[in-house]
Amino acid sequence: MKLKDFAKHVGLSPTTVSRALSGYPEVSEVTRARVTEEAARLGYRPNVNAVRLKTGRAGAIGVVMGRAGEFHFAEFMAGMAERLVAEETDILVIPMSDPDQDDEMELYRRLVESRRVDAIIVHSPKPSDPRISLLHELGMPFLVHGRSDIDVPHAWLDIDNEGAIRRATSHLIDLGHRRIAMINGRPGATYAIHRDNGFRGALQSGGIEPDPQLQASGNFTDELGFRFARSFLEQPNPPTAIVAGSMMTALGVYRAARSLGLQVGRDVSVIAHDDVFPYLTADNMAPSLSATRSSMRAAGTRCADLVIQLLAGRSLTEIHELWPVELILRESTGAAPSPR
Amino acid sequence: MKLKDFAKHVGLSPTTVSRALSGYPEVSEVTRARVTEEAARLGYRPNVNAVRLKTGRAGAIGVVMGRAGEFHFAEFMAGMAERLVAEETDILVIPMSDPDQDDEMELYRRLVESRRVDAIIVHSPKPSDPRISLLHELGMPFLVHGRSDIDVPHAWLDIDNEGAIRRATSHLIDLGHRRIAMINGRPGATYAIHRDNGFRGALQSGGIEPDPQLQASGNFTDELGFRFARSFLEQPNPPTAIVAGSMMTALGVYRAARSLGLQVGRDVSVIAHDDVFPYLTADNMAPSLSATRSSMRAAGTRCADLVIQLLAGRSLTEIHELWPVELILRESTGAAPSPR
DNA sequence: TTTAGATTTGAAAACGGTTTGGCTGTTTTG
DNA sequence: CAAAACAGCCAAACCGTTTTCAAATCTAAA
Repeated sequence: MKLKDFAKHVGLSPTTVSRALSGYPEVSEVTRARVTEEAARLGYRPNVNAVRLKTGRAGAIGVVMGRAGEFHFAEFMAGMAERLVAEETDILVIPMSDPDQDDEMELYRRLVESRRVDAIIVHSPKPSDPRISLLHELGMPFLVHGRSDIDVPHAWLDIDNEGAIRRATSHLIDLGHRRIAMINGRPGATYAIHRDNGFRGALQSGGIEPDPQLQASGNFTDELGFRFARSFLEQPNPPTAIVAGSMMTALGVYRAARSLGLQVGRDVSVIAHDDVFPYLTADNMAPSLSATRSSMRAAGTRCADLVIQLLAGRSLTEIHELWPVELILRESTGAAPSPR
Repeated sequence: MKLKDFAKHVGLSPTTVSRALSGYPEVSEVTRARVTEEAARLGYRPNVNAVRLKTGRAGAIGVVMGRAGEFHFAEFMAGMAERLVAEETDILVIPMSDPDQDDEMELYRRLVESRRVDAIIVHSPKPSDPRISLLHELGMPFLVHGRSDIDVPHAWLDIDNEGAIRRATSHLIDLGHRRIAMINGRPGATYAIHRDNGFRGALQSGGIEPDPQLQASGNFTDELGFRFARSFLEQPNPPTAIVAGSMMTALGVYRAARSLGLQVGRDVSVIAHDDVFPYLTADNMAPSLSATRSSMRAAGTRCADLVIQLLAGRSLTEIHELWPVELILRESTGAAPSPR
């Protein structure tokens, strides 16, 4: 059923029908009611491709999916979905073919030129991220999930990584820990830098000299959590506390501790960042894991919301949100063991 | 830059340009070469919405994302993306608003009517899944990831869940285990039934009476893995082996065993199904986890491939793939402890 | 040298909507 | 009471392609 046929059915012109359904004011309420009702009854739905062609709107917002198969990704998207289900907006997942830099720029460029999306969400930006300048140049609306120092106006939402890790580290110091290790995310991304700042800041406040031997970074995997924690704990002067970047990392850290006969929460304290997953919760780990917590899903929902506002014309420069992060203390943190 | 302008630039009619770029045979190779080259140079790309309107193709395949925030989902999509990046095809993620049944049907119906996707991938079907009959009725091409007994012709790809669990269970029986527990996925889905069949089949072959007290099912979370394993192991006559449905479940099972002072691989054997995640590997668990293994990512890639073939006109009835599942033995399985 | 046949090309008609501008009546205003 | 403002509706142009049908050109056969 197309507009023309449907219009004939209700005895109106296509113009009026279109306006009635799109909520334009030039049509009387009684007519609008009749039209919407008939549309539902006869099952008329405007052809989405025609609408998109005519209006120039794509009806979708794009998310570029990295190669790494991040487990965070699904949660973020689930969150976005929660908000977008109400809107007539889809989520378009764009696969990243190559980790190559030039190639990634080319991907974004093609995505913009193809006009398949109305906006793009950029994840894990770097302090000066070329994607941001590119999108700005190309005039494509976008929202950055994370932060960047780049000198280009842009909307963003981020969590307070620095504050979170600072508080976590400070708390460990308060518990008497002096040798504290940190497993960060892949170097380069702003969030990793912020976390590093928080870590170093707390150490400095506590009068502790940071030890490069106690810092490592890499993908958020169980594997790396284990390897790094092992290497820390096997040093001559091992740390008594470890700050881990993710739940998966924490799993590896726990495993490393166990493998060395150390008890988490007594021999070695652990705090990790928890993005809140339905399938793996900090509270359920043994011992339960102290964590800095911020819901990835909620971030997805809010990002979707902000993108919608952005597209509705809200000013770029107003859209900056910095979320606080909770620190939840559980059993994995305890007083530093007295040196033997 | 639109077609008209571009055509003027190359000194040809829009018709010829369109044909040249779409690979039609009626245009001479020398012209085609010139056109493609110029298109690249001037950066001309057909407006995707116009193409879609005209051709009726949506250029996207849809995946409905459940509420549960499955961690498998991201891997599957990453796999799809790997294949689809070459095609001019997007992945459209459709959020499921409500776990309500009627509502889900309505969602599919609207999705089809909106013509936003050329095909749909249906996950975790039930033996008689109403989504399948609906899509068939509506004439929307679709591929089922999983299996269904429904009497409607449809393309599918599935892994041999029954065989996998049968082998896993048989192996445990060969090791001398007689009390074997099983943690299955959410009841209802065909895969859960198949796994159950494999489990019961193996027990029967081994002359073992299945004990309802040793069977449980639910979402694949660490939490449930723990709870179920605890309840099994605390029974008066506890199992000496547990078959777990997923990696997350296995994490919970390990935790339960540890919490009871049992050593996995000696006091209690564990086999789980591993969908192969980059961030959590069976080999790295402690002790390393014996697993039935099948790559979710590979399944995603292949499903995308099959959908493309389906859309290219390959017959429904030819597209049935049943993938074998590896059984990889590691340290978490050992001979049944001799009764004390 | 025609002529039929095969290649290439182009003009114009879709595809299914939205939106501009104009056209009626009807109500308000000076 | 005439002029102006307004409400409600419609015809037609347009969005940027693909594709049908016809025409032009070239090649090979008669």
